[in-house]
Amino acid sequence: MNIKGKAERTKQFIIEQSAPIFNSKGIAGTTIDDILAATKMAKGGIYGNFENKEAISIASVDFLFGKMSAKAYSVMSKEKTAVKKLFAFIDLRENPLVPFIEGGCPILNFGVYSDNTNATVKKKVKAMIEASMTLFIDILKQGIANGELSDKLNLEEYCLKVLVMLEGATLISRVTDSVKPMHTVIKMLKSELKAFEIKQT
Amino acid sequence: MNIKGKAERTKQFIIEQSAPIFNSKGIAGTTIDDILAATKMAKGGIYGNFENKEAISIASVDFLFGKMSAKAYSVMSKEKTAVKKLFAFIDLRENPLVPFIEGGCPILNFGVYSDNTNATVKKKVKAMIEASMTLFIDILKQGIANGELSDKLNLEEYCLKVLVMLEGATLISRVTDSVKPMHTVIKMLKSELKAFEIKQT
DNA sequence: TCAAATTTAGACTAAAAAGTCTTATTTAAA
DNA sequence: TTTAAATAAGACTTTTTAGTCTAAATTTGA
Repeated sequence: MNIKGKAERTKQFIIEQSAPIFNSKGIAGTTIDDILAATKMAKGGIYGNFENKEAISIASVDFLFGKMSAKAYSVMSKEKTAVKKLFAFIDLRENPLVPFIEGGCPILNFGVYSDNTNATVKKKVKAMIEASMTLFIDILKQGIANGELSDKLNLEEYCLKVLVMLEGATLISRVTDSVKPMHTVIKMLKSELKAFEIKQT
Repeated sequence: MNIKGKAERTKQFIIEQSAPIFNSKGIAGTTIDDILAATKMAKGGIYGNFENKEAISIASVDFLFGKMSAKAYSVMSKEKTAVKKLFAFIDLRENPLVPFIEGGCPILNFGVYSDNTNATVKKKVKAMIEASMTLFIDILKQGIANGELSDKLNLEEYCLKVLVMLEGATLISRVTDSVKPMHTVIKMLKSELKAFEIKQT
């Protein structure tokens, strides 16, 4: 009857409920009982749809990165200039204490959770990092090409700076329970890029 | 006979062996069996010295932060100028793939491991972050006071930048298995501070 | 050196977590 | 609707992990 079939929808439901738990508590720290509680399902329902806990964790990571990308794409495509697009992305991280994704940035979380322990997830984090860098660089390249930004800007270095500062500030803000580090970092990142903006006549 | 007594030495030994495991695999991901294997001791030896796993994890966190501080102090006190002191600290992070502490920076690791799940450890990470910031600021203040650095330098902002960029670059370098992000970040941090150096006559 | 006190080994128990399986229920195609 | 196939419930089993306890070994002060 339905376009997707019950199984597909249940699977998606389990992932949506599990992903924030894995993101918050880590893969080792999340139990099947946590997932049962969140989904209000029984063991049979979970294991009928996933082979084991690992499979749920992997699907959850994919789901979270997909959600992140979709949101980034959504806010950026609303803007017209390269600078505004990048700032829209940065502003998504504005409050790490009330994150867009429950548990906070999955790059930071799963980057740490997976390092030394989980090659599969680590690869996915790596791919997400590389995709983000490429996205930033392409946007700023466009900005330089159309005369919005000075070609004096070191693209790769600035984009790396954006990434490392946002992740670092997310960590510091979360641990210290204060939005101030993130706000300061965002201010610095924005003013640095603005210095390369070319006044339109 | 010995200055410290057997129990104290054994306790220290257990901590030294356990700390890198907690740092690498996380608190939830580390088992008592991991600790037995690392120490080659039996249950009785462990539980005779620690009440439970949590106590070992807390002692391990203290140990790692102590080790970090001691190393930082050691390399910094060898230098005479403020800039050289800060650069000596930064250089400790030069290769995140072969870290000074097995498992990598405990601020990053335990910051993520403890967030949402472990208030005790989170507090310790917070204290470590605040101590690092204070240390950086005091050193650069000194540099400004003795005419080594321009008072145009925004101390708090630059020191926050050092912290967030080192943590962010540690994450990115580890996940992507490349020292390049860290090297680029260190280059940027150093050149930024050098711009505020006052040429000595 | 020797005896009391401390410390450790390791078998054992307890608890928590993962995963299985049968039965019941729900779904969806005819 | 009806019914075969798909899905889910939940009791049960297995495995993993944490923690206890007693006897043996080691340490340490006199």
